[in-house]
Amino acid sequence: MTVVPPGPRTRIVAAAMELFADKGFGSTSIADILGRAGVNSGSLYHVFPGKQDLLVAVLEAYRDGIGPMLLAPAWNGVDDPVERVFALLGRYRELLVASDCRYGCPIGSLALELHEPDPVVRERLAENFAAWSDAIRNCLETAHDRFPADTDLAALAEFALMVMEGAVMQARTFRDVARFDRGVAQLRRHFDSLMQETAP
Amino acid sequence: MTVVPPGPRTRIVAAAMELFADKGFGSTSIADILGRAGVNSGSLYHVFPGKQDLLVAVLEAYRDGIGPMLLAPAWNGVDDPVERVFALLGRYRELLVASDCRYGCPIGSLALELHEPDPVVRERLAENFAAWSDAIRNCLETAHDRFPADTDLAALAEFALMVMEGAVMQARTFRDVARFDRGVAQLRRHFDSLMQETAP
DNA sequence: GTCTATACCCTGATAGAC
DNA sequence: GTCTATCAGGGTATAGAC
Repeated sequence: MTVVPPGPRTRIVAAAMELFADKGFGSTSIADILGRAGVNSGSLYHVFPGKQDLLVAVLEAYRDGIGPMLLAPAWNGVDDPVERVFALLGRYRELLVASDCRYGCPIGSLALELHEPDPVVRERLAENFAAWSDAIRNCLETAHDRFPADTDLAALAEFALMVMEGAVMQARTFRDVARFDRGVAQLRRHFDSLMQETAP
Repeated sequence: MTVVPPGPRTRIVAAAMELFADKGFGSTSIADILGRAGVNSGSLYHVFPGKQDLLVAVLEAYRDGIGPMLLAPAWNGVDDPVERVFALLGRYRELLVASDCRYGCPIGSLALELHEPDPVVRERLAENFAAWSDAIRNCLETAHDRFPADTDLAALAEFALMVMEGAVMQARTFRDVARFDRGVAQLRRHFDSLMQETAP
């Protein structure tokens, strides 16, 4: 296990992740990124041909970080697969609370900010969403016997993602976590009613 | 009933509505708006002090148009209040299909694009969401006897909005209406399971 | 690979005649 | 109220020495 000091590329991507999440892609200037990364223009353009290539690298970093950076902490100590769904939503609640309801899902925000994304960018956005809902689908399949046999577990996982994104958007716009909580409560009720049908 | 040719202000707001929806706020330049509205810089700045004031006007136009421009056509010929919820979602489906899944809710897109909105802007965004979910809540209250007495109909209306926004985001990112349809199907199931509890 | 300096363009906004 | 011309600033990206 060797620890090396992060090279310029790593620092640039890390800075861009933070800034794109905080201000969005269009409102983040290259100068902002250079400043935060402590790097000069020449180094950045040596590694990335242009700003969009940096965006692609950021989206790949998010995608690859979903497991270790998002799911692992959210699921620490939570074994029940269905509870893991709501533990993940609970993580977003924490992020909302910690930010006074200014938090926005970085991927969701980029997905709506970029109206005509390059195919490469759109593909990376989709990969992020797919990784998220696939992880939830895996949970649901582990608990498949609690749902009616004909339940579309992939669709249910996608639904959880939709509700999360919609709930974060609403909580953020109204600066009110209660909106998020009410959305999650509806989702919980939906899950319960599905599982009810196979209760012993 | 008098019809007057639209003045500059009207043309400017109309042009800005279209462009903000198509490209977003940040990616729309004043020059874009002037070009589409057929107006010169002097006229625009005579009416609006700055770009953000124009954004506020656009958000107010959307808010005031929700009834006549969105709900009225969606609900034409649909009398059942619960079906009206899904008729409205059906309208978004049409917009997705007509745009090859490039459609995005203009308000949702702005809500996520603008990371640190001025309080006035945030308030107008919230008013738009509130007008949407209030209209749905009214439908649900008209049909309140089909739901268990303790059902939080306002929360259910907010939930419909969250699902719509999440479903449009996903359908758009994956360029696939089927994602939208699966989300709506889950919502329908949720409604059905709630109404089941009070079936005769 | 990294530095500084800068080219070149487009942005929002203004000035002042009409 | 509307026109044209323009300002000042910041944007991405590049050039070329080191």
